[in-house]
Amino acid sequence: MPTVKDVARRAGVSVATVSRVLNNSNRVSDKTRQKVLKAIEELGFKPNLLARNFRKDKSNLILVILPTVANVYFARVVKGIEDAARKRGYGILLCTTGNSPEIACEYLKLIERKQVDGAIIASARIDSETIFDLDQKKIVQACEFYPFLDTSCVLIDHKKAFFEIVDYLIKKGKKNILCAIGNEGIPSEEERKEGYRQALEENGLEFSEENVIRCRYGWADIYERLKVLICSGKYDAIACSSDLMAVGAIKAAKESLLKIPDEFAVTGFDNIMISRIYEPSITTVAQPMYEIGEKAAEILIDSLENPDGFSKQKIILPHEIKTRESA
Amino acid sequence: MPTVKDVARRAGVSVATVSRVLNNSNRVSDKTRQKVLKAIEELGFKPNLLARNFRKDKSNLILVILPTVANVYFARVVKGIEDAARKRGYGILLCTTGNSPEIACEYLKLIERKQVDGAIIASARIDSETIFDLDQKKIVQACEFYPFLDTSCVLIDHKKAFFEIVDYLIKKGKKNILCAIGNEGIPSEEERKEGYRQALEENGLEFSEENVIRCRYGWADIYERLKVLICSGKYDAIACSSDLMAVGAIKAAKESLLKIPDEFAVTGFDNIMISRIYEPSITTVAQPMYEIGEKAAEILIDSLENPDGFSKQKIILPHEIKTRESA
DNA sequence: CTGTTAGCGCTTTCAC
DNA sequence: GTGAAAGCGCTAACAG
Repeated sequence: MPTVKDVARRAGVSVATVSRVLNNSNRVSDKTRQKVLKAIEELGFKPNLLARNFRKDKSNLILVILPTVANVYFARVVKGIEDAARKRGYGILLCTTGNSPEIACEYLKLIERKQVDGAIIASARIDSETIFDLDQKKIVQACEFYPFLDTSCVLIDHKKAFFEIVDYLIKKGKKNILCAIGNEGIPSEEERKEGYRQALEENGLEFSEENVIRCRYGWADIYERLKVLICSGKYDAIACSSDLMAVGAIKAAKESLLKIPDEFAVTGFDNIMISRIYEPSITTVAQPMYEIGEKAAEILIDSLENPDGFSKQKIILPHEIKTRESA
Repeated sequence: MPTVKDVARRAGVSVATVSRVLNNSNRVSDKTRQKVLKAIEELGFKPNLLARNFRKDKSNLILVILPTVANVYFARVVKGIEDAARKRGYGILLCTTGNSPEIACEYLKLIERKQVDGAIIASARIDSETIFDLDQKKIVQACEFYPFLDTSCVLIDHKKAFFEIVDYLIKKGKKNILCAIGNEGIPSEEERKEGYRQALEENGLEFSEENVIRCRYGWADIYERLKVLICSGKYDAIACSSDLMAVGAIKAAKESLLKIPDEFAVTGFDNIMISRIYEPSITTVAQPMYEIGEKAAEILIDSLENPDGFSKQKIILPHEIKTRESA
């Protein structure tokens, strides 16, 4: 494989000149440039990025940490990141943690080791114990914000979103509303629960911890739990923290022969494809997933390329309630 | 940021020794090793991977090219690749092409430029015009095999899979079976069509090109097309090339008030979550997506680390028919 | 077992 | 506008 040296020799110039041509420096005469380009062409020279990156002390890679890619929600975020990154000349190193903070932490070490220039933590679980001293300029949190990691972030207002959807249920006449949210320790889930509480209280309904069901994101867990609860006949709606949960809730309600949404209303969260396709289609909250990824990549790269101008940002993007058949 | 030089000075040894400790060479006395480790600890030294990779002429990265990550099918493949890669000390550079052969081609150049050691093309569309001279040892095709790119590959037997599912429909008494497959030019789709043809012929049914519907993978396209076709009352089943297509077909059949599967049976392909959750649940073909990714990564890395022992492999993994309510 | 040293391929001063 | 030369941090002969 030819190197700059070979190109220089063939073009009858110095390696410095070759390098200038490679980097589009304008301090090269047109004639020389042509000679060099010709030599590159003839030799089939390809710049060795390993060498270039080493020399420039820059990998042009950003690490993307997320729980899983087997989830359309994250897939969109990744796409947003990828597109924005590519526009700026960066590639993305993907790593999924399965929500293990240890794996996330392990991967974050790649920053100091210079394998990557920076990282976007997209909703992946991290914890204050495993996290070590990190350069906040080189990390952006997306979708989720863990305050003990003092970085910029891009996400929606989860409390407000959940408030709105529960408020919507109440305006529809629902009075005994359950809330199904993810396990504890995840900031956005606590925000959502708070939104639920506020919506009830502002409408003069009583909040009770008993009506908050902690469960997994999939449909099976809430399905089982709700099958039991629903028998009591006490409830007329449930606000779920994911669309899959909503599917589970609907399955349970259907089995109990409840009419949806009249006898029992269900809402989801995320607006994944299933929420449109499922029957009944599911009222849910759409997060601007692509835009979250895009924005996260943009502010990360800005900060990477201009660390002196760094200022920590908290960017709240707008969400949207999608009303459909289930509520 | 301290370098090996700093560590060497502090530990009172040479840089070579530091390097040996870093690389777990056993040619270091225990006492020296401890001294070095202590110095590393005290200085908070982190090896610069940019330098190491440059020196070793190896990025320890593999490129993963796929059409989109917003598809659970590919997501599983990616996870298989990621897990296998991590076990061997590799990271994955993700790139989605949106099925543009040009973008795929552009990314493949990263191999020659040494940004990555090799690549897995997972079902991403490529074409013989844009593809340039590639080192076949450094590429593995997964899920899909384009013969003009003469590399190893890992996939299922698409023809056999489709044969089996159509044969299953026939054994269930269906006689006028449609086939919905993706657009032309994709090898696996042509294989599937061939499987459809063979199943009909081996069962004494007539194959007609008219009964092959070319459409997009999503549910909307086939839904529209089938709504018209179904009115004729001529058909009693459809074998689809994706689960989303099957959803579209079922929606159309339901609207025409056909009983599924008695009056109209539908099969899908891929066994994505929707096929289990949807009502009716969908009979489909499960591809071992995770295993395809895993195996692809393994044989790629084997070939990368032992290029002399290279032998091109075509690995066919077993699929599985999942019979459910729709057929 | 350990140290000395060359050099990976490229970019970037610094002269001219 | 161009060239000479230093050097990024690390590894790997080679010598001892």
